[in-house]
Amino acid sequence: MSQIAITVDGQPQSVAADQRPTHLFAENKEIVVCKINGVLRDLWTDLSEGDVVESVSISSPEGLAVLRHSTAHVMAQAVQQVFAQTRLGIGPPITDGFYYDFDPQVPFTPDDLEKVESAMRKIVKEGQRFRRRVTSETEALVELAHEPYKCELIGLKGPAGEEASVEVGGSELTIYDNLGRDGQPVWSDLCRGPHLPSTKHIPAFKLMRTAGAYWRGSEKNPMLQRIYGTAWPSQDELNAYLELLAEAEKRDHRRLGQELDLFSFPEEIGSGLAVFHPKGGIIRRAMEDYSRKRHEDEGYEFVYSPHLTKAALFQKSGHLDWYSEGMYPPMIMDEELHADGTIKRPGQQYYMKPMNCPFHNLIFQSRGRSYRELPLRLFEFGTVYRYEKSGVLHGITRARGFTQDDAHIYCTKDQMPGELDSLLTFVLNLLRDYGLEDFYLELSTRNPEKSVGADEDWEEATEALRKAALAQNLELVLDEGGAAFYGPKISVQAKDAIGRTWQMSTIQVDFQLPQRFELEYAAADGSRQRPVMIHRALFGSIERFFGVLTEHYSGAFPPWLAPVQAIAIPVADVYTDYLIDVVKQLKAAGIRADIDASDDRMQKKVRNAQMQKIPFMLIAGEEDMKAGAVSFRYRNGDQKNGVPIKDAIAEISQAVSDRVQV
RNA sequence: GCCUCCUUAGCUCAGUGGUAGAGCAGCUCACUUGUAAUGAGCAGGUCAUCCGUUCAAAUCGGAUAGGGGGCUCCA
Repeated sequence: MSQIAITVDGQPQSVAADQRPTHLFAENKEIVVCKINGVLRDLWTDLSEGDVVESVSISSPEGLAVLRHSTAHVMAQAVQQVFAQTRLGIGPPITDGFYYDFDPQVPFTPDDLEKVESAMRKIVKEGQRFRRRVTSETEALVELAHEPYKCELIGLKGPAGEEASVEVGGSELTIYDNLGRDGQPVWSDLCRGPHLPSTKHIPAFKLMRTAGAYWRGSEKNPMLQRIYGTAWPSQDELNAYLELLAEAEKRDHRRLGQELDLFSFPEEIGSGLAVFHPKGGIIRRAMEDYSRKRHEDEGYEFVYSPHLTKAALFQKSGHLDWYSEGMYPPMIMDEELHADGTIKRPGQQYYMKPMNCPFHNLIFQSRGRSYRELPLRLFEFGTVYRYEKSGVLHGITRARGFTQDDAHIYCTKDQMPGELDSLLTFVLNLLRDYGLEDFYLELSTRNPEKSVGADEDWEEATEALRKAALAQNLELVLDEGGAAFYGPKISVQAKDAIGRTWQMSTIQVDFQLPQRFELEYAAADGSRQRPVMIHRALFGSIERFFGVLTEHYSGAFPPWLAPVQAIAIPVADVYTDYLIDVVKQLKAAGIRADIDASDDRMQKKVRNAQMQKIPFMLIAGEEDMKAGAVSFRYRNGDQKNGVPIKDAIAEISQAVSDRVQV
């Protein structure tokens, strides 16, 4: 047997020519795939002289993707075993798992998932080898004649891997065969690979749910049935993932909104339209009050605008042309009809506002503006209504009526970079005050085919945004071509307590509206100039931010936001009067305090307060009363006994004014 | 909007063709115990709504409304 010289994980080696990576890494079961000359390949790939081979562990991002992709294959094989007439769509790995789209004869039921899962376990146990086979377009079309969706993909495989996906793309068309114990193919799928060496390298997986999904992601296409699954390098990691999902469910703002009596969606009002209950109202007002104060300090001026407007305003802004399907339909007022039903006098159309900017532009325009007034920063808690498609509504984070903390900044071109820079700093600091700490930024740039405005304006604004972003020393992700047609934007992405990312604030430069509204100011030389307009929202929507904070804190709001900051619990009835007096003192100090004077046992009251996630419990019995003190129980179960009333008030007040979490 | 699942007491849920059940919450009474559930009793539902099938419907079928999970969308 001849020898070839190769490099394995940086070490030069001479190996027999029939050796494959699977042999090189045979001792390490963690190695499930490899890179040959920088390209991710199967461990069964033939090696040639001079190849540089790098091992890829199942726990690396690339290894995980291969694991999940291979598990998707196993699922597809199992589905076709259980439901023979099912046609295949696509099945890529995704974050934390995979999916595969199918066109079954009848949609899957939860029972079906169990059947598929047990068929999968058999396949995994059998240890079927994944074998890569190069084919041609013609051959593949014959072989896969019974898989119409696969044939469509083959047809889409343009030159040089255009439309590349996990199925097709790259220079070759390949099919992966799953080989049974006897080495004969038992199942095949059009696929680019690579894959695990065999199905027994799948340590832990679970099918999660079924869902509908449009073929190739377009609502014009037929809807397929998608099965989502997850796969992990070990059972422990799978369990940890399932626990994370359970934790996320526990902190779901819709559930907590109910449990903590914060808000609800009465059916009588309509989908996506929330009412805030007193406790939710306290949180919301605390959020708003603080935001107001900070905006005031930052030089914003507060304005108000109506919820309704005549159609002309949104015609002028262009919203009726582009977004009318996202708006509530018009109300027609003062129309007069003839007896035969024909129109005698046409009525006026009024719309609920889906955004506030046109109103702010009218305020800008209400009189002549001088450069001395700029930057002019107009702020409003503006409630808007958008007719979101029924399927997208999600609690309070995606609703049909919501309130934006909306501001528009009108400034000169020269002022724009400085304004963007200070704005971004302001935004991030304010988010930090609300308890979010972990951010990255996303810069959305121009899509040349869908945009208006001069190239140099875009260039200038994009650079100003980029500079402002870089100055924050945060990770900056480029969203190429992701800008709205009217200008580039930066969005702030925040990670919550369990690592989920939420898009929070946006800062957007607009070249379109100042033009459509013909906004002008008088410059120092007396000429008339068009201002630059910056849209920005910190919370995006107050309701949405409320929902995000609820999930971030899991309902255990920091004292400054908590609806009830302290609750007094007497050990027995006879100490109630003493605590009523303590609560009076707390209230006098501006603390939202209450007493639980019900018939319940003290232990029950502690439990209730704990479930309401009240930050401070103040307990008093004989000892405390004699000493003029109270005993703290904190949310984490810790206690501090015999605290003089004055000290207790000071401690709570301090926690509130510092806006710390406890 | 599309696919799919769901809707029973204030909340969480049992109940798959023979005219409704539990726990918690609520109310009443008794009890008063130092850090996560005291006990007893009472009350509470035209089984989301409407239409149909059936001798008989919470249960089967359809429509509507609301909700969950996805897809598409998010100015």
